[in-house]
Amino acid sequence: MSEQLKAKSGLRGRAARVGLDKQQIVAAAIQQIDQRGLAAFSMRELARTLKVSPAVIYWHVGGLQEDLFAEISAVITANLTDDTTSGADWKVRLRSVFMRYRQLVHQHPRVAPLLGAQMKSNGVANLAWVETVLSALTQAGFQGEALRDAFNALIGGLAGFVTMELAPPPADDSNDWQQGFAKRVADIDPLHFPYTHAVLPMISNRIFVLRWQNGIDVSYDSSFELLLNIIIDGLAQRAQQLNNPPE
Amino acid sequence: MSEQLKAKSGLRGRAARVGLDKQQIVAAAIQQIDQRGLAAFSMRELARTLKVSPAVIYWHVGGLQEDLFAEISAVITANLTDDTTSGADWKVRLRSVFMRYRQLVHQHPRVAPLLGAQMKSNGVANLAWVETVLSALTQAGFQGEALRDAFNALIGGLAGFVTMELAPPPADDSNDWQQGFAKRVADIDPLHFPYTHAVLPMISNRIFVLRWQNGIDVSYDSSFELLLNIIIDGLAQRAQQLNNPPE
DNA sequence: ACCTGAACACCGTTCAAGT
DNA sequence: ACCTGAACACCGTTCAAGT
Repeated sequence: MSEQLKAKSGLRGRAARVGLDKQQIVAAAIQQIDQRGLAAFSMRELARTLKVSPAVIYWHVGGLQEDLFAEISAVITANLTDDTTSGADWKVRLRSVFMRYRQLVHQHPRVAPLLGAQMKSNGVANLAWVETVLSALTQAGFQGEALRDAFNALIGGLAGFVTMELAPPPADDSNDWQQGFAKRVADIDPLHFPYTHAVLPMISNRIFVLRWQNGIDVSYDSSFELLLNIIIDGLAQRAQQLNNPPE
Repeated sequence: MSEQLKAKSGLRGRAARVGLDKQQIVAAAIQQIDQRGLAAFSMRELARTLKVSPAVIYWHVGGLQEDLFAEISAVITANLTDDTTSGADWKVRLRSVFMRYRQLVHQHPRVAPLLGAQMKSNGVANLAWVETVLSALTQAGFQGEALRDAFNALIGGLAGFVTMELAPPPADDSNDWQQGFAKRVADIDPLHFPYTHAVLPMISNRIFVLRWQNGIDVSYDSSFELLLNIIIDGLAQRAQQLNNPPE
Protein backbone atom coordinates (compact mmCIF):
# COMPACT_ATOMS: atom_id res chain seq x y z
CA MET A 1 0.00 0.00 0.00
CA SER A 2 1.42 3.39 -1.02
CA GLU A 3 1.95 6.28 1.35
CA GLN A 4 -0.80 8.26 -0.38
CA LEU A 5 -3.30 5.46 -0.02
CA LYS A 6 -2.45 5.03 3.62
CA ALA A 7 -3.00 8.73 4.20
CA LYS A 8 -6.29 8.76 2.31
CA SER A 9 -7.66 5.72 4.04
CA GLY A 10 -6.59 6.90 7.45
CA LEU A 11 -4.30 3.94 7.93
CA ARG A 12 -0.92 5.09 9.05
CA GLY A 13 2.07 4.07 11.02
CA ARG A 14 2.04 4.22 14.78
CA ALA A 15 3.31 7.80 14.76
CA ALA A 16 0.78 9.27 12.39
CA ARG A 17 -2.26 7.54 13.84
CA VAL A 18 -2.86 10.30 16.37
CA GLY A 19 -4.23 12.54 13.64
CA LEU A 20 -3.96 15.70 15.63
CA ASP A 21 -4.27 19.15 14.07
CA LYS A 22 -3.90 22.74 15.15
CA GLN A 23 -7.60 23.30 15.70
CA GLN A 24 -7.88 20.45 18.18
CA ILE A 25 -4.79 21.58 20.04
CA VAL A 26 -6.08 25.12 20.41
CA ALA A 27 -9.50 23.85 21.49
CA ALA A 28 -7.91 21.62 24.12
CA ALA A 29 -5.77 24.50 25.35
CA ILE A 30 -8.84 26.72 25.76
CA GLN A 31 -10.60 23.97 27.65
CA GLN A 32 -7.62 23.57 29.95
CA ILE A 33 -7.43 27.30 30.70
CA ASP A 34 -11.19 27.39 31.27
CA GLN A 35 -10.83 24.68 33.86
CA ARG A 36 -7.57 25.39 35.65
CA GLY A 37 -6.82 29.01 34.83
CA LEU A 38 -4.07 30.64 32.84
CA ALA A 39 -1.46 30.49 35.61
CA ALA A 40 -1.78 26.72 35.81
CA PHE A 41 -1.54 26.22 32.07
CA SER A 42 1.47 24.36 30.74
CA MET A 43 2.52 22.98 27.38
CA ARG A 44 3.47 19.65 28.96
CA GLU A 45 0.17 19.32 30.76
CA LEU A 46 -1.61 20.06 27.50
CA ALA A 47 0.45 17.35 25.77
CA ARG A 48 -0.41 14.96 28.58
CA THR A 49 -4.16 15.46 28.26
CA LEU A 50 -3.83 15.00 24.50
CA LYS A 51 -1.80 11.83 25.17
CA VAL A 52 0.98 13.05 22.99
CA SER A 53 4.62 14.06 23.19
CA PRO A 54 5.21 17.73 24.09
CA ALA A 55 7.06 18.22 20.81
CA VAL A 56 3.83 17.64 18.90
CA ILE A 57 2.40 20.92 20.16
CA TYR A 58 5.41 22.78 18.83
CA TRP A 59 5.29 20.99 15.51
CA HIS A 60 1.66 21.98 14.89
CA VAL A 61 1.63 25.46 16.39
CA GLY A 62 5.16 26.42 15.52
CA GLY A 63 7.57 28.28 17.72
CA LEU A 64 6.57 29.32 21.20
CA GLN A 65 3.88 29.31 23.83
CA GLU A 66 3.07 32.87 22.82
CA ASP A 67 2.02 31.64 19.39
CA LEU A 68 -0.39 29.17 20.90
CA PHE A 69 -1.80 31.98 23.04
CA ALA A 70 -2.21 34.12 19.94
CA GLU A 71 -4.15 31.30 18.26
CA ILE A 72 -6.37 31.05 21.31
CA SER A 73 -7.16 34.75 21.22
CA ALA A 74 -7.92 34.51 17.52
CA VAL A 75 -10.38 31.67 18.03
CA ILE A 76 -12.18 33.46 20.85
CA THR A 77 -12.59 36.76 19.03
CA ALA A 78 -13.26 35.13 15.67
CA ASN A 79 -17.03 35.58 15.92
CA LEU A 80 -16.78 39.28 16.54
CA THR A 81 -18.74 40.42 13.50
CA ASP A 82 -21.67 42.81 13.25
CA ASP A 83 -23.69 41.57 10.28
CA THR A 84 -26.94 42.02 12.13
CA THR A 85 -26.63 45.75 12.55
CA SER A 86 -24.47 46.72 9.59
CA GLY A 87 -27.06 49.16 8.27
CA ALA A 88 -27.86 50.72 11.60
CA ASP A 89 -26.84 53.97 13.21
CA TRP A 90 -23.17 54.17 14.18
CA LYS A 91 -24.01 54.49 17.88
CA VAL A 92 -26.12 51.36 17.76
CA ARG A 93 -23.38 49.50 15.94
CA LEU A 94 -20.74 50.50 18.46
CA ARG A 95 -22.97 49.48 21.35
CA SER A 96 -23.63 46.14 19.72
CA VAL A 97 -20.04 45.26 18.88
CA PHE A 98 -18.66 46.12 22.31
CA MET A 99 -21.44 44.31 24.13
CA ARG A 100 -20.61 41.35 21.95
CA TYR A 101 -16.90 41.65 22.69
CA ARG A 102 -17.56 41.51 26.42
CA GLN A 103 -19.95 38.62 25.95
CA LEU A 104 -17.37 36.61 24.01
CA VAL A 105 -14.66 37.16 26.60
CA HIS A 106 -17.06 36.19 29.37
CA GLN A 107 -17.51 32.83 27.69
CA HIS A 108 -13.85 32.16 28.52
CA PRO A 109 -13.17 34.52 31.40
CA ARG A 110 -9.88 32.97 32.43
CA VAL A 111 -8.45 33.65 28.98
CA ALA A 112 -9.11 37.38 29.44
CA PRO A 113 -5.54 38.34 30.46
CA LEU A 114 -4.34 37.12 27.07
CA LEU A 115 -6.59 39.54 25.21
CA GLY A 116 -5.89 42.58 27.31
CA ALA A 117 -2.34 42.18 28.51
CA GLN A 118 -0.38 40.51 25.69
CA MET A 119 0.36 42.22 22.42
CA LYS A 120 0.98 39.11 20.36
CA SER A 121 -2.54 37.96 21.11
CA ASN A 122 -3.97 40.86 19.13
CA GLY A 123 -3.32 39.29 15.76
CA VAL A 124 -4.92 40.05 12.44
CA ALA A 125 -7.71 37.75 13.57
CA ASN A 126 -10.12 40.48 14.59
CA LEU A 127 -9.74 42.78 11.63
CA ALA A 128 -13.51 42.63 11.36
CA TRP A 129 -13.73 44.23 14.79
CA VAL A 130 -11.40 47.05 13.81
CA GLU A 131 -13.28 47.58 10.56
CA THR A 132 -16.59 47.82 12.38
CA VAL A 133 -15.32 50.38 14.87
CA LEU A 134 -13.50 52.44 12.25
CA SER A 135 -16.45 52.49 9.88
CA ALA A 136 -18.82 53.54 12.67
CA LEU A 137 -16.48 56.33 13.75
CA THR A 138 -15.93 57.48 10.18
CA GLN A 139 -19.68 57.55 9.69
CA ALA A 140 -19.90 59.67 12.83
CA GLY A 141 -17.57 62.18 11.25
CA PHE A 142 -14.24 61.40 12.87
CA GLN A 143 -11.06 61.55 10.83
CA GLY A 144 -7.33 61.98 11.29
CA GLU A 145 -6.08 62.28 14.84
CA ALA A 146 -9.58 62.58 16.23
CA LEU A 147 -10.45 59.22 14.66
CA ARG A 148 -7.36 57.67 16.18
CA ASP A 149 -8.11 58.99 19.65
CA ALA A 150 -11.76 57.99 19.45
CA PHE A 151 -10.79 54.46 18.45
CA ASN A 152 -8.23 54.13 21.22
CA ALA A 153 -10.56 55.56 23.84
CA LEU A 154 -13.20 52.99 22.88
CA ILE A 155 -10.96 49.93 22.74
CA GLY A 156 -8.68 50.98 25.58
CA GLY A 157 -11.52 51.94 27.87
CA LEU A 158 -13.89 49.08 27.15
CA ALA A 159 -11.54 46.19 26.47
CA GLY A 160 -9.44 47.52 29.34
CA PHE A 161 -12.49 47.42 31.60
CA VAL A 162 -13.10 43.78 30.73
CA THR A 163 -9.46 42.93 31.41
CA MET A 164 -9.62 44.50 34.88
CA GLU A 165 -13.02 43.02 35.58
CA LEU A 166 -11.68 39.53 34.92
CA ALA A 167 -8.23 39.93 36.48
CA PRO A 168 -7.44 36.51 37.99
CA PRO A 169 -7.45 36.01 41.76
CA PRO A 170 -4.44 34.44 43.51
CA ALA A 171 -3.75 30.80 42.80
CA ASP A 172 -4.20 30.06 46.51
CA ASP A 173 -5.83 26.68 46.71
CA SER A 174 -7.43 27.66 49.96
CA ASN A 175 -9.37 30.87 50.37
CA ASP A 176 -6.94 32.26 52.94
CA TRP A 177 -6.30 35.35 50.92
CA GLN A 178 -9.96 36.03 50.29
CA GLN A 179 -10.77 35.90 53.99
CA GLY A 180 -7.77 37.98 54.97
CA PHE A 181 -8.50 40.62 52.40
CA ALA A 182 -12.20 40.74 53.25
CA LYS A 183 -11.26 41.36 56.84
CA ARG A 184 -8.85 44.14 55.96
CA VAL A 185 -11.53 45.83 53.90
CA ALA A 186 -14.03 45.52 56.73
CA ASP A 187 -11.50 47.04 59.14
CA ILE A 188 -10.75 50.14 57.08
CA ASP A 189 -9.97 53.02 59.43
CA PRO A 190 -12.87 55.54 59.45
CA LEU A 191 -10.50 58.31 60.54
CA HIS A 192 -8.07 58.01 57.65
CA PHE A 193 -10.61 57.00 55.02
CA PRO A 194 -13.99 58.44 56.05
CA TYR A 195 -15.62 58.43 52.62
CA THR A 196 -14.59 54.86 51.93
CA HIS A 197 -15.74 53.75 55.36
CA ALA A 198 -19.07 55.48 54.99
CA VAL A 199 -20.09 53.47 51.93
CA LEU A 200 -18.36 50.22 52.86
CA PRO A 201 -21.42 47.94 52.80
CA MET A 202 -22.27 49.25 49.35
CA ILE A 203 -18.85 48.81 47.78
CA SER A 204 -17.25 45.93 49.65
CA ASN A 205 -16.20 43.33 47.07
CA ARG A 206 -18.16 45.23 44.44
CA ILE A 207 -15.66 47.82 43.28
CA PHE A 208 -12.23 47.34 41.73
CA VAL A 209 -9.29 47.40 44.14
CA LEU A 210 -11.54 46.68 47.15
CA ARG A 211 -12.64 43.22 46.07
CA TRP A 212 -11.61 39.64 46.63
CA GLN A 213 -13.65 38.11 43.81
CA ASN A 214 -13.55 39.06 40.14
CA GLY A 215 -16.11 39.45 37.38
CA ILE A 216 -16.72 35.71 37.23
CA ASP A 217 -18.39 35.75 40.65
CA VAL A 218 -19.62 39.33 40.91
CA SER A 219 -21.52 41.09 38.14
CA TYR A 220 -20.12 44.31 36.68
CA ASP A 221 -22.85 44.55 34.06
CA SER A 222 -24.27 47.89 35.12
CA SER A 223 -20.82 49.45 35.53
CA PHE A 224 -19.80 48.35 32.06
CA GLU A 225 -23.00 49.68 30.57
CA LEU A 226 -22.49 53.01 32.27
CA LEU A 227 -19.00 53.27 30.82
CA LEU A 228 -20.22 52.22 27.39
CA ASN A 229 -23.00 54.82 27.44
CA ILE A 230 -20.71 57.55 28.67
CA ILE A 231 -18.12 56.91 25.96
CA ILE A 232 -20.60 56.68 23.11
CA ASP A 233 -22.50 59.76 24.27
CA GLY A 234 -19.25 61.64 24.70
CA LEU A 235 -18.09 60.69 21.24
CA ALA A 236 -21.44 61.74 19.77
CA GLN A 237 -21.14 65.16 21.37
CA ARG A 238 -17.61 65.63 20.08
CA ALA A 239 -18.59 64.38 16.62
CA GLN A 240 -21.26 67.05 16.47
CA GLN A 241 -18.73 69.72 17.39
CA LEU A 242 -16.46 68.46 14.62
CA ASN A 243 -19.22 68.62 12.03
CA ASN A 244 -20.73 71.90 13.22
CA PRO A 245 -17.77 73.84 14.56
CA PRO A 246 -18.65 76.63 17.01
CA GLU A 247 -18.79 79.99 15.23
CA MET B 1 30.75 39.81 72.50
CA SER B 2 27.03 39.26 73.06
CA GLU B 3 24.53 38.66 70.29
CA GLN B 4 22.88 42.00 70.92
CA LEU B 5 26.17 43.84 70.71
CA LYS B 6 27.03 42.07 67.49
CA ALA B 7 23.69 43.06 66.02
CA LYS B 8 24.01 46.67 67.17
CA SER B 9 27.51 47.04 65.87
CA GLY B 10 26.66 45.40 62.57
CA LEU B 11 29.13 42.59 63.19
CA ARG B 12 27.50 39.25 62.53
CA GLY B 13 28.24 35.75 61.45
CA ARG B 14 28.74 34.93 57.83
CA ALA B 15 25.04 34.26 57.30
CA ALA B 16 23.72 37.48 58.76
CA ARG B 17 26.27 39.75 57.17
CA VAL B 18 24.18 40.18 54.06
CA GLY B 19 21.82 42.49 55.91
CA LEU B 20 19.04 42.25 53.32
CA ASP B 21 15.52 43.47 54.01
CA LYS B 22 12.18 43.43 52.22
CA GLN B 23 12.51 46.94 50.85
CA GLN B 24 15.77 46.21 49.09
CA ILE B 25 14.42 42.98 47.65
CA VAL B 26 11.34 44.69 46.25
CA ALA B 27 13.45 47.52 44.85
CA ALA B 28 15.79 45.05 43.16
CA ALA B 29 12.81 43.16 41.73
CA ILE B 30 11.37 46.36 40.25
CA GLN B 31 14.73 47.19 38.74
CA GLN B 32 14.94 43.75 37.21
CA ILE B 33 11.47 43.98 35.67
CA ASP B 34 12.24 47.48 34.39
CA GLN B 35 15.27 46.12 32.60
CA ARG B 36 14.29 42.68 31.37
CA GLY B 37 10.49 42.71 31.44
CA LEU B 38 7.99 40.77 33.49
CA ALA B 39 8.12 37.63 31.38
CA ALA B 40 11.86 37.28 31.98
CA PHE B 41 11.58 37.83 35.73
CA SER B 42 12.49 34.94 37.99
CA MET B 43 13.00 34.49 41.72
CA ARG B 44 16.28 32.69 41.15
CA GLU B 45 17.62 35.40 38.87
CA LEU B 46 16.65 37.97 41.49
CA ALA B 47 18.50 35.98 44.14
CA ARG B 48 21.51 35.78 41.84
CA THR B 49 21.73 39.53 41.32
CA LEU B 50 21.38 40.00 45.08
CA LYS B 51 24.15 37.41 45.55
CA VAL B 52 22.00 35.42 47.88
CA SER B 53 20.35 32.02 48.15
CA PRO B 54 16.86 31.83 46.57
CA ALA B 55 15.39 30.89 49.93
CA VAL B 56 16.23 34.34 51.28
CA ILE B 57 13.62 35.93 49.06
CA TYR B 58 10.98 33.64 50.46
CA TRP B 59 12.09 34.23 54.02
CA HIS B 60 11.75 38.01 53.70
CA VAL B 61 8.70 38.26 51.48
CA GLY B 62 6.89 35.21 52.75
CA GLY B 63 5.01 32.71 50.67
CA LEU B 64 4.88 33.01 46.95
CA GLN B 65 5.96 34.99 43.91
CA GLU B 66 2.51 36.57 43.91
CA ASP B 67 3.25 38.16 47.25
CA LEU B 68 6.40 39.76 45.92
CA PHE B 69 4.38 41.05 42.97
CA ALA B 70 1.84 42.50 45.37
CA GLU B 71 4.61 44.31 47.26
CA ILE B 72 5.89 45.69 43.98
CA SER B 73 2.46 47.04 43.07
CA ALA B 74 2.13 48.59 46.50
CA VAL B 75 5.47 50.39 46.20
CA ILE B 76 4.66 51.74 42.77
CA THR B 77 1.21 53.08 43.65
CA ALA B 78 2.28 54.26 47.11
CA ASN B 79 2.66 57.89 46.06
CA LEU B 80 -0.86 58.06 44.67
CA THR B 81 -2.13 60.84 46.92
CA ASP B 82 -3.84 64.07 46.03
CA ASP B 83 -2.83 66.49 48.78
CA THR B 84 -2.25 69.24 46.30
CA THR B 85 -5.83 69.46 45.13
CA SER B 86 -7.77 68.20 48.13
CA GLY B 87 -9.84 71.39 48.35
CA ALA B 88 -10.55 71.64 44.64
CA ASP B 89 -13.58 70.81 42.57
CA TRP B 90 -14.31 67.10 42.29
CA LYS B 91 -13.74 67.12 38.54
CA VAL B 92 -10.33 68.67 38.98
CA ARG B 93 -9.44 66.17 41.67
CA LEU B 94 -10.45 63.21 39.51
CA ARG B 95 -8.47 64.52 36.58
CA SER B 96 -5.45 65.01 38.78
CA VAL B 97 -5.48 61.63 40.46
CA PHE B 98 -5.93 59.64 37.24
CA MET B 99 -3.29 61.61 35.38
CA ARG B 100 -1.03 60.86 38.31
CA TYR B 101 -1.93 57.15 38.23
CA ARG B 102 -0.95 56.91 34.58
CA GLN B 103 2.21 58.88 35.24
CA LEU B 104 3.26 56.53 38.04
CA VAL B 105 2.68 53.41 35.96
CA HIS B 106 4.62 54.93 33.08
CA GLN B 107 7.62 55.23 35.37
CA HIS B 108 7.69 51.40 35.42
CA PRO B 109 5.83 50.46 32.26
CA ARG B 110 6.85 46.82 32.26
CA VAL B 111 5.24 46.34 35.66
CA ALA B 112 1.89 47.45 34.24
CA PRO B 113 0.43 43.95 33.73
CA LEU B 114 0.72 43.38 37.47
CA LEU B 115 -1.50 46.36 38.27
CA GLY B 116 -4.17 45.67 35.70
CA ALA B 117 -4.26 41.94 35.31
CA GLN B 118 -3.60 40.45 38.76
CA MET B 119 -6.01 40.73 41.65
CA LYS B 120 -3.53 40.14 44.43
CA SER B 121 -1.56 43.17 43.30
CA ASN B 122 -4.44 45.46 44.24
CA GLY B 123 -3.74 45.33 47.95
CA VAL B 124 -4.75 47.75 50.64
CA ALA B 125 -1.75 49.83 49.57
CA ASN B 126 -3.69 52.30 47.50
CA LEU B 127 -6.55 53.00 49.87
CA ALA B 128 -5.70 56.67 49.45
CA TRP B 129 -6.55 56.33 45.78
CA VAL B 130 -9.91 54.75 46.52
CA GLU B 131 -10.66 57.39 49.14
CA THR B 132 -9.87 60.19 46.72
CA VAL B 133 -12.11 58.81 44.01
CA LEU B 134 -14.95 57.98 46.38
CA SER B 135 -14.86 61.36 48.09
CA ALA B 136 -14.87 63.16 44.72
CA LEU B 137 -17.80 61.10 43.50
CA THR B 138 -19.69 61.57 46.76
CA GLN B 139 -19.11 65.30 46.49
CA ALA B 140 -20.50 65.13 42.96
CA GLY B 141 -23.69 63.66 44.36
CA PHE B 142 -23.28 59.96 43.61
CA GLN B 143 -24.46 57.40 46.11
CA GLY B 144 -25.56 53.76 46.28
CA GLU B 145 -25.42 51.80 43.06
CA ALA B 146 -24.73 54.90 41.01
CA LEU B 147 -21.63 55.56 43.11
CA ARG B 148 -20.48 51.99 42.60
CA ASP B 149 -20.93 52.14 38.84
CA ALA B 150 -19.27 55.52 38.56
CA PHE B 151 -16.26 54.27 40.52
CA ASN B 152 -15.94 51.13 38.43
CA ALA B 153 -16.35 52.99 35.16
CA LEU B 154 -13.53 55.33 36.17
CA ILE B 155 -11.07 52.74 37.43
CA GLY B 156 -11.99 50.05 34.91
CA GLY B 157 -11.91 52.42 31.97
CA LEU B 158 -8.83 54.43 32.85
CA ALA B 159 -6.64 51.86 34.61
CA GLY B 160 -7.81 49.40 31.96
CA PHE B 161 -6.66 51.79 29.25
CA VAL B 162 -3.20 52.01 30.80
CA THR B 163 -2.99 48.22 31.03
CA MET B 164 -3.82 47.83 27.33
CA GLU B 165 -1.58 50.70 26.36
CA LEU B 166 1.39 49.01 28.03
CA ALA B 167 0.61 45.41 27.12
CA PRO B 168 4.01 43.76 26.60
CA PRO B 169 5.20 42.84 23.11
CA PRO B 170 6.45 39.31 22.36
CA ALA B 171 9.68 38.22 23.99
CA ASP B 172 11.22 37.70 20.54
CA ASP B 173 14.83 38.70 20.82
CA SER B 174 14.81 39.64 17.19
CA ASN B 175 12.19 41.88 15.66
CA ASP B 176 10.86 39.19 13.36
CA TRP B 177 7.37 39.52 14.72
CA GLN B 178 7.32 43.29 14.47
CA GLN B 179 8.32 43.20 10.81
CA GLY B 180 5.91 40.42 9.96
CA PHE B 181 3.02 42.13 11.69
CA ALA B 182 3.82 45.51 10.16
CA LYS B 183 3.73 43.88 6.74
CA ARG B 184 0.41 42.18 7.40
CA VAL B 185 -1.09 45.50 8.48
CA ALA B 186 0.25 47.23 5.39
CA ASP B 187 -1.25 44.49 3.22
CA ILE B 188 -4.77 44.71 4.60
CA ASP B 189 -7.25 43.89 1.86
CA PRO B 190 -9.10 47.04 0.74
CA LEU B 191 -12.03 44.96 -0.51
CA HIS B 192 -12.77 43.24 2.78
CA PHE B 193 -11.79 46.13 5.03
CA PRO B 194 -12.30 49.36 3.08
CA TYR B 195 -12.62 51.71 6.06
CA THR B 196 -9.52 50.32 7.73
CA HIS B 197 -7.56 50.46 4.49
CA ALA B 198 -8.63 54.04 3.83
CA VAL B 199 -7.07 55.39 7.02
CA LEU B 200 -4.13 53.01 7.20
CA PRO B 201 -1.32 55.59 7.20
CA MET B 202 -3.07 57.42 10.03
CA ILE B 203 -3.65 54.42 12.28
CA SER B 204 -0.85 51.99 11.45
CA ASN B 205 0.96 51.17 14.71
CA ARG B 206 -0.97 53.97 16.43
CA ILE B 207 -4.20 52.23 17.39
CA PHE B 208 -4.70 49.21 19.63
CA VAL B 209 -4.90 45.84 17.88
CA LEU B 210 -3.20 47.19 14.74
CA ARG B 211 0.15 47.96 16.35
CA TRP B 212 3.49 46.27 16.82
CA GLN B 213 4.82 48.63 19.49
CA ASN B 214 3.21 49.53 22.79
CA GLY B 215 2.81 52.69 24.87
CA ILE B 216 6.51 52.72 25.74
CA ASP B 217 7.46 53.56 22.16
CA VAL B 218 4.31 55.24 20.86
CA SER B 219 2.49 57.97 22.73
CA TYR B 220 -1.15 57.46 23.67
CA ASP B 221 -1.33 60.73 25.60
CA SER B 222 -4.06 62.38 23.56
CA SER B 223 -6.18 59.21 23.45
CA PHE B 224 -5.99 58.87 27.22
CA GLU B 225 -6.91 62.49 27.73
CA LEU B 226 -9.88 62.13 25.43
CA LEU B 227 -11.12 59.14 27.42
CA LEU B 228 -10.51 60.94 30.72
CA ASN B 229 -12.42 64.01 29.55
CA ILE B 230 -15.29 61.95 28.18
CA ILE B 231 -15.71 59.98 31.39
CA ILE B 232 -15.53 62.99 33.71
CA ASP B 233 -17.89 65.04 31.53
CA GLY B 234 -20.27 62.11 31.30
CA LEU B 235 -20.25 61.64 35.06
CA ALA B 236 -20.85 65.36 35.57
CA GLN B 237 -23.90 65.23 33.33
CA ARG B 238 -25.30 62.23 35.12
CA ALA B 239 -24.57 63.75 38.52
CA GLN B 240 -26.62 66.76 37.55
CA GLN B 241 -29.52 64.55 36.53
CA LEU B 242 -29.31 62.78 39.88
CA ASN B 243 -29.42 66.05 41.81
CA ASN B 244 -32.04 67.73 39.64
CA PRO B 245 -34.24 64.86 38.49
CA PRO B 246 -36.28 65.56 35.35
CA GLU B 247 -39.85 66.53 36.23
C1' DA C 1 16.99 36.16 63.16
C1' DC C 2 18.90 35.47 58.96
C1' DC C 3 21.18 32.78 55.58
C1' DT C 4 23.15 28.45 52.80
C1' DG C 5 22.92 24.28 50.01
C1' DA C 6 20.65 20.77 48.37
C1' DA C 7 16.56 18.65 47.03
C1' DC C 8 11.84 17.94 44.78
C1' DA C 9 8.85 18.34 41.27
C1' DC C 10 8.17 20.57 37.78
C1' DC C 11 8.76 23.78 33.33
C1' DG C 12 9.58 25.39 27.80
C1' DT C 13 11.96 24.10 23.89
C1' DT C 14 14.88 21.44 20.74
C1' DC C 15 16.46 17.59 18.16
C1' DA C 16 17.81 13.18 16.49
C1' DA C 17 15.42 9.31 15.39
C1' DG C 18 11.50 6.64 14.10
C1' DT C 19 7.22 5.37 10.86
C1' DA D 1 4.23 14.48 7.19
C1' DC D 2 3.69 13.52 11.77
C1' DC D 3 5.16 11.67 16.03
C1' DT D 4 8.40 9.75 20.08
C1' DG D 5 11.93 9.95 23.65
C1' DA D 6 15.45 11.94 25.59
C1' DA D 7 18.06 15.85 26.59
C1' DC D 8 19.26 20.79 27.99
C1' DA D 9 18.80 24.51 30.71
C1' DC D 10 16.13 26.30 33.40
C1' DC D 11 12.07 27.25 37.01
C1' DG D 12 9.31 27.98 42.07
C1' DT D 13 9.32 26.40 46.54
C1' DT D 14 10.71 23.92 50.72
C1' DC D 15 13.62 22.38 54.38
C1' DA D 16 17.27 20.79 57.21
C1' DA D 17 21.25 22.74 58.69
C1' DG D 18 24.36 26.36 59.78
C1' DT D 19 25.82 30.99 62.38
